[in-house]
Parts: sequence; structure tokens; C-alpha cells
Amino acid sequence: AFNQSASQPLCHVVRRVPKGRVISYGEIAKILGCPRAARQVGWAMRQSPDDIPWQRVVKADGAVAGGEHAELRRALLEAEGVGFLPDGRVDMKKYKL
DNA sequence: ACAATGACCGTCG
DNA sequence: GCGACGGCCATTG
Repeated sequence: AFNQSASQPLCHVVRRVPKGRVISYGEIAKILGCPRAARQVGWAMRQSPDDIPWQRVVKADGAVAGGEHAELRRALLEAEGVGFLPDGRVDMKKYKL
């Protein structure tokens, strides 16, 4: 049930992620009550305002999603102190919430 | 109502 | 360790 109103709880979860940390779509979905709704999270995120720190939302394996903005968000994460592995992914062991 | 698509996840070879 | 496959829930043509 990730309708437009769902973007609110979604934002809540994203905002609760501390700076310098990341969270995966699956984790968010789980927190929202639908452990298998990772895709919907992505869908809701796409239509959500950009005022929220979406840069902290990455895939379960640490890869940064987000198509065109992916590189930009990666840069933002680096600015927050999130370390990236040589393969261009976040070190989930250290930074995953 | 059906089939295809997606800012994904977990399992299996 | 990596690539392939299916499942998941909601949106869209």
C-alpha cells in the first residue's frame, strides 16, 4: 500500500537515518511493514519530493541506485563521510543502518 | 482484466 | 564470488 500518502512515512524513515549512514530499500520496506515492498519504496521515492536525503538510500548490496542522479548522490554520501569500496559501492558492513 | 515494467531482494547453479 | 531466475507489490499501457 504505497500510495501517495505513503511517501510521508517513507520520508520519516529516510530522515531517521543518521548522517554518514545508509539504508537499503528492503530495510525501509520492512520498517514500513511490507518486507517485500522494496520496489514500491523505489516507486514512492521517485515521486517523492527531492527535499529528503534520498542519497542515504541504496540497494541491499550497497550499490547506489537512482539512474542519472546516482553519481550526484554518491558524491553527497562521500561528503557525509560514507566510504566507498573500490567497486563503487558503499561498504555496507560499516555504514548500513 | 491481462501483460509488461521497475530507484529491488533472496536464492540457487 | 558471480551470473541467472523467480518473487515481490504497485503502476501503467
